[in-house]
Amino acid sequence: MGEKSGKKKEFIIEKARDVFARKGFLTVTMKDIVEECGISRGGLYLYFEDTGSLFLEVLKKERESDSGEEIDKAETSVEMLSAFLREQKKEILGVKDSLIDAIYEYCFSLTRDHSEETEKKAAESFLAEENTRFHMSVKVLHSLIRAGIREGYLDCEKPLQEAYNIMFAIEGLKICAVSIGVTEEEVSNEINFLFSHLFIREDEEDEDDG
Amino acid sequence: MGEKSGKKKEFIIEKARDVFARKGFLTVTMKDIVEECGISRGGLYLYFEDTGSLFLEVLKKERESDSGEEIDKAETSVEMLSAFLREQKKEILGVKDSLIDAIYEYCFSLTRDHSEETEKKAAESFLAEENTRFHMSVKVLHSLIRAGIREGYLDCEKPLQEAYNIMFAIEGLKICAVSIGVTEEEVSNEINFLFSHLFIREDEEDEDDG
Amino acid sequence: MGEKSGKKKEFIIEKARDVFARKGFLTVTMKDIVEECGISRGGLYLYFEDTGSLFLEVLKKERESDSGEEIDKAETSVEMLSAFLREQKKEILGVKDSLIDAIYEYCFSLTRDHSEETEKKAAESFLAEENTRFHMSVKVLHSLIRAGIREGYLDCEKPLQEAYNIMFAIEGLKICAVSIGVTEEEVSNEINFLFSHLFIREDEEDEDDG
Amino acid sequence: MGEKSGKKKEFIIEKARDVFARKGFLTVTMKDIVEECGISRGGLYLYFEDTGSLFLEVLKKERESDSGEEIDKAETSVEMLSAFLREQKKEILGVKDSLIDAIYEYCFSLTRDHSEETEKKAAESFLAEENTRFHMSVKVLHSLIRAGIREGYLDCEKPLQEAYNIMFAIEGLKICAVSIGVTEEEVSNEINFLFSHLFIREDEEDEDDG
DNA sequence: CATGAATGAGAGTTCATTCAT
DNA sequence: GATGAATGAACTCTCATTCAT
Repeated sequence: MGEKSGKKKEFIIEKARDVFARKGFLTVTMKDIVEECGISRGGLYLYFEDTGSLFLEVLKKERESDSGEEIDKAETSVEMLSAFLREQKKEILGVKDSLIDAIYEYCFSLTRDHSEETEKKAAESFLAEENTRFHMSVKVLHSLIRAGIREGYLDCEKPLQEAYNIMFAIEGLKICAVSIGVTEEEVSNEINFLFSHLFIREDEEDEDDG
Repeated sequence: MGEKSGKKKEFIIEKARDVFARKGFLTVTMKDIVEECGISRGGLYLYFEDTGSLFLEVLKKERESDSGEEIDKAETSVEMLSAFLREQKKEILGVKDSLIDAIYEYCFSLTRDHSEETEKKAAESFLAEENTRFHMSVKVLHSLIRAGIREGYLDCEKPLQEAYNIMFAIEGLKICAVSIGVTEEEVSNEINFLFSHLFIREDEEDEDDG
Repeated sequence: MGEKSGKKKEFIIEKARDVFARKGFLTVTMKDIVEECGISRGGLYLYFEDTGSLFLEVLKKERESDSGEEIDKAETSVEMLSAFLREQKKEILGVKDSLIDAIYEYCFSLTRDHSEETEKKAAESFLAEENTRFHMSVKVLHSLIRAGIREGYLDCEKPLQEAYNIMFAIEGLKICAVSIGVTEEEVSNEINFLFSHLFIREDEEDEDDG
Repeated sequence: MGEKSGKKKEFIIEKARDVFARKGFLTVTMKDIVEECGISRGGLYLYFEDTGSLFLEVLKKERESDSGEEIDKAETSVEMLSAFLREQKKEILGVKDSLIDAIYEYCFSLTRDHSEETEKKAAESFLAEENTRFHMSVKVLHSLIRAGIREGYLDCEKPLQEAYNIMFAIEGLKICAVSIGVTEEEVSNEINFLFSHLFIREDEEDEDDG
């Protein structure tokens, strides 16, 4: 596999991203990629053996560029929490051009038939990684909440469970966004709820919530 | 289209359910169904023109049999709430043999290329229905929570937002269950959290949460 | 083959005629007929074993009803000639709803692969019949022309050849009508030419013909 | 679409010609072509998307090679006329291995169901072209006849109508040749008749014509 | 490296034909 | 007679994958 001309490989990865964003994962064919890239059929095989391995690289690159800059700029734990949620909200609302559904489809494909042992291993490893990513986020959230509590801004009894709840709710928003659809208002309300929830009772506003 | 022998149609729907549960939606072929049913190639077309229409009927049947019996047995609003959450938990934990991922894949397929206008209409209508189902659940939860408050068992400031949160979290649990995986403990904890959350503060226990 | 309920057979033949008029012969399927008739698939086979045998009966019936009434009414040979040509003209102009192209397609199909000896015989016999029909027309025309000459109305040196020419030209008009198309004017001019041609020289007009 | 290796494309066109000559147009399948060519199933689609587009190219090539050489060699208009008719005669008699019936079937197919607008356009355009070819021939014949008259060899009152008559008769001969069949004698007689017809009366012989 | 022609497996789909009822 | 469900053959078309250049 030509590690030499990384240029072309990068090019393919970029183009492929658009295809995956448009078509998801399962229905994307090597032909789709070839056509999007304007390269030869055989040429693609010099770099990627199938859509699965290509998708992995697309995802890797995607995540490298998702730097979470805003969060880095935050200074207090509450600001970081807020930045994290804002970023998630942005992601959820910008779901149309994202790889979210492609990722789900890829996950689904991994949990199914694997003729070869190698494939099975790769599948397990990817899912384990994704699982870790999720739990890392929970962990970070947990830390932030506890820090917020320590600093006197937040107040909650089960910070870990709150962290989990935030992550599950975000996952829920995402999957809704790419399936049945969510309105911007619904996203805002939920994100705000998740956030405001953590504050000490005296902060509570008397909003009309039905 | 043989509308008469509902027997065979039912048979196909049942067999097809297994295929969809096993392979999701996008990669299922008419041939898969034919082989699962042990019928002839052309025979299937007597009943269903494509996997999409077959899937819709599978789903319809699936939901008819999901009667929500437990909820019906509940007497107080809190019991109903509890029953609802228990049912969701059961569903999430039994995700392996469910149609959940197939449904997601079907939704994804609908949000993409539709050559014909008819298809587009059908797609929109299905997604609208699913959306309605979601919001109906929110509405029911909202009512239950308010009833619980009125009856003095529950206490929460934003019942509607709580209802939304429960639904998003459940969706999150589901998608996690079929993608990166969740442990039974994680599901239990989250479901319990969603429930206990609604109770009046004095009930709060001093659990160790991290 | 049920010769009993001739009623139903007639019904099928009538409906089938429309199908052949619309689709020609080669692309018509037994299914097309079944659908046009609104009868059962198996039912059709009780009366006709394939589209070929059905077409033969359609054609037979069609020709029985084409009685050539006008010609019968004519008294002199010249009137009969004129009536014959008028009828042909009408047929050529009304080609859209006719079986003409179906007949050609049927002829073509007969001149090709016949797996069974029986088929081959049937094919030869049909073509021989059609051939006879053509030559009968030539013969009749020939007689009329000679009669016209005898009666002093017409004048031509090679009446048989004229008769052939008329028939070939008519066939040419027909095939043009169903393939590349002909205007009403072209048909009129040609038919008139074929007719006026036969008259004695003194009758000739000084039309502008380019 | 491999536009490069015109070699293979030519090869396919040549082989396909034989298939169309043998089977006509309507019943020819892509599979027939594939088998005749001895290439792979998918291979054919690299060059032609369906039998229609392939047939168009077969026809194009066929007509390019029909150079009308004899006519070019002729010096006087009467010689050209004679050469034209001889060529037509040859064509009519050699009808077994020709594309004539395939062309008719193709025309028929064009005058029927077109699901897509593009197809409809293509159909209209082809038929218009064929129509033009016919009228071009009429025009050429008309010119030749007038020239023959001017030069004193021919004598006829309606040269345009004579030209039309020749063309319709030739079309008639052709369609008869591929359907009910014509004998060589019938063709000779008709062609001679069409030709001799145009000569001045004094030339007329006292042939026995019935 | 890169190309793209070529292959062949496989899915979709349609119908002629049969046969139990 | 009549039905229409069922079968299976045949065709269309698409792609993953290879390989000679």
